Amino acid sequence: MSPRTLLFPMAVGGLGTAQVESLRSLVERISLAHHRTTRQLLSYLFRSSSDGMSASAPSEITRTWCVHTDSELGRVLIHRLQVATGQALATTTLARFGGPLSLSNVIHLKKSGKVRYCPICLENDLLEQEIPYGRLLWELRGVSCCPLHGVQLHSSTGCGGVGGKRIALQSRPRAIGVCPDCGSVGRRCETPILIKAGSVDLAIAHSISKVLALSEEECELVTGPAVREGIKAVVDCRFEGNTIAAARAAGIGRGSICTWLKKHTSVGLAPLVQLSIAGGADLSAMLVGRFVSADVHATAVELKNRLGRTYLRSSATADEMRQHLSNALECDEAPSFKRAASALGVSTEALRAAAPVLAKALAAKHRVQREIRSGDAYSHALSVYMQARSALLSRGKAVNQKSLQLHSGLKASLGRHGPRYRAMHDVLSDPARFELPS
DNA sequence: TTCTGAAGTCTGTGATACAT
DNA sequence: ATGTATCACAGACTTCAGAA
Repeated sequence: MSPRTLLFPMAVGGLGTAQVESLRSLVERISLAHHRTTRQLLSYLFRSSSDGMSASAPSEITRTWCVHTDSELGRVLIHRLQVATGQALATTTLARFGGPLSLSNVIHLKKSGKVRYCPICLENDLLEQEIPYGRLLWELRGVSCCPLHGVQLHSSTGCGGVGGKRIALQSRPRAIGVCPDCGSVGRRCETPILIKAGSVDLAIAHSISKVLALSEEECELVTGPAVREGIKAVVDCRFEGNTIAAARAAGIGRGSICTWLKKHTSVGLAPLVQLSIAGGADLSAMLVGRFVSADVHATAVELKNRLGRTYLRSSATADEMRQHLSNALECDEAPSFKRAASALGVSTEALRAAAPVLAKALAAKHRVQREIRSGDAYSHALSVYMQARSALLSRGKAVNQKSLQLHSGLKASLGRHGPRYRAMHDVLSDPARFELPS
């Protein structure tokens, strides 16, 4: 008899292939299968554990939580989900490459609610399984097409169903293969236009997908020295050992290649893809220290546009920075210090160093204005929730988070303890404080 | 000795990752 | 939405090596 597990073990889609399912998608599908929201599943997994790993429960997989990199939260989640489902999930994220490879800036951050997918993959999934799954590849930066079908990934534009009934907010399904608005499995309510992918986009997608297909045993060969060996092999074989030529062809800084080869730091995935394609080399072989020729071509500009960083060295002088801060201070709506810095294109450190007193004054002014705004939002929410509470009580209805929000029409973000949340909490916990004497 | 181009090093920036 | 900490990366600066 197989050992019992906390959750149904759901098979990871495309395991061992370039089409491997992402951890995010798996969490969503497991939640759906257990008739729970992802929020409920996460709070259950993070509640208490005797595994010695500490992590405070995240309320949901947020837009900024890079669940597929080797972040602490990601590691805890994958460990507990492996225990709970009894299956190996290491290949559902990029964390297995953490160490030799830098995993920052590798995830394609989606705008809230928007997802990217290959319409043909989704269609094919429906022939084999109940709910289509999301590929890890689709969530990576620089990947804009499906290497399997050669079409551009479709960015969801929302439910395309007309006139149909929308699912209530609190019971909307959250899975990449299901429309959250109308519940259409395979997102058949949308009519994506299939666009043939260009050769450079295809080369990038192919290159990264081969890396995702590496088995756990092959991943163990991806070490710091092996990656450096691979980089050196490409520079030697394709650019006669000339780092300047290699950097120029790949559209990356020459200093980067020097740093990779001389210092034992981890290397970003995106610039490695750039170098491998520029050198006509197989990236997955490069990661294990070998040079294997690949039939790929792209110019430095094409690579830089798709994978490179937009880096601009600021030319602002100290005087300009001081003037900029003075102007910002005189504004009625003072910007945050960080925003003031980015508006001028300088770092916060540089701006603070140029005018420490002005910097402090701006930060203080912005803080005061923010507190006033936050206070206003709290008072408004308090009065709205108190009105909703008395209306509910007069009808003999229960007063709780859900009914207060539904009746007042004012939604409070439960994940963030903002002014609305605090107002709702205060109304529920101690309403007598805010009741007017009759 | 001077020039030139390549290689090595340093420093500030961009982009997270996470907390508040 | 904003603040803070972090670190790879871009490009400026410096050093080195070989040729004239």
